[in-house]
Amino acid sequence: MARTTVAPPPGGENLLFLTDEQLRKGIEAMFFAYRGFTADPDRILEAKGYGRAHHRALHFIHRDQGQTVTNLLAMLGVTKQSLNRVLRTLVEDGLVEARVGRRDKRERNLYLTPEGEALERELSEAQRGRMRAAYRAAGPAAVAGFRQVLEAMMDPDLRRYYQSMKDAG
Amino acid sequence: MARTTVAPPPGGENLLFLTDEQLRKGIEAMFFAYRGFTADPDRILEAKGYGRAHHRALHFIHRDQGQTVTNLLAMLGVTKQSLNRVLRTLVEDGLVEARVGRRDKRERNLYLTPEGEALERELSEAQRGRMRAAYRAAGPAAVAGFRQVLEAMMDPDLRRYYQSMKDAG
DNA sequence: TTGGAAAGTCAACAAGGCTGCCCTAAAATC
DNA sequence: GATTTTAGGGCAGCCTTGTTGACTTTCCAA
Repeated sequence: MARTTVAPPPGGENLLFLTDEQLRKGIEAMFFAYRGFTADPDRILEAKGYGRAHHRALHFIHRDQGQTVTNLLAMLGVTKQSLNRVLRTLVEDGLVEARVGRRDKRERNLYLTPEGEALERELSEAQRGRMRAAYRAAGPAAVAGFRQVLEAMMDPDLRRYYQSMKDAG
Repeated sequence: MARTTVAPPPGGENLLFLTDEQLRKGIEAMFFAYRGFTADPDRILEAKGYGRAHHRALHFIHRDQGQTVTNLLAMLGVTKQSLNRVLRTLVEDGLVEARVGRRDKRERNLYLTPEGEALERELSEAQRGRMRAAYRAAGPAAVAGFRQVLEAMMDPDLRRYYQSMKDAG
């Protein structure tokens, strides 16, 4: 873990992109980019009295309509109560519908109402707008690399979730 | 903003990487990757009773020793009180030293003590470890694309900060 | 049929954002 | 030299969103 501190790379390959300095740049890039990534939806959410947690819930319910609370928990990586509070306000406000499971009545299947769909779309469009601009500016090859690195950075469990959604399109 | 919903791209170029579906994948990739990105430092921090806010402060003080509180505020994008709370505990715990400015005595110049350097290094090494693994798995070309897209995603002000640090290396 | 596991709800607490107001000291400006 | 602006600290109090732990309801299997 401290092998890449000095410059000249071993072997015949160019490993300069693995220096600690390069890695620190990558860390800062992630930090600043994530701020930008969330900035636009945050503004919309604030105006409506919601937070990032609501956005995340809407996103994943939209992504996989009818899914259960437990499944959502696994994707979001938060505790039940954290999600529950957010979910309750969304249900109260008529953005999300929680139907009792048909087979297993312990389960709640989550759906977006038309109003929920509308807000999800608004948030998503704002976020996609920035993403699209970044993608366009960087070009398709850069985008492929971007996706590759992000994927490699995920925890294995999350990577599986991510990849399973990849094809569910 | 709703022009890329349908498949066939205009013009002669392949713009399939700009479909809403691709953009949504990118959004999810950011979300899951950021979780991985913070996971390792978070574990260390929790064991020591600190949070992500402390990590961010340590990182940027290390990055630019002797910088002022105001400068740090601009980088972190939080309010004075938010930062002050964090900074106070770090000073009390002997991780950060706040020296009165030489020229302008209103300013406080922030430095890491040896203990502060040690914790910063521990956190940074954990985070770099994951970053290094991801970089290695994806390869130098992907890393270049990764950095390009992230940079394009930042708010202009933050991008300037980011780029100014690029060379200060 | 009963006892454990799973799904979900709720209460209570903590971290870390935020605002607003007030204060000191120093610098800059008039 | 007096006034205004700037850098920073401190405090009260708010909100969101994380946490744990106790509690139903439901299901399933021994």
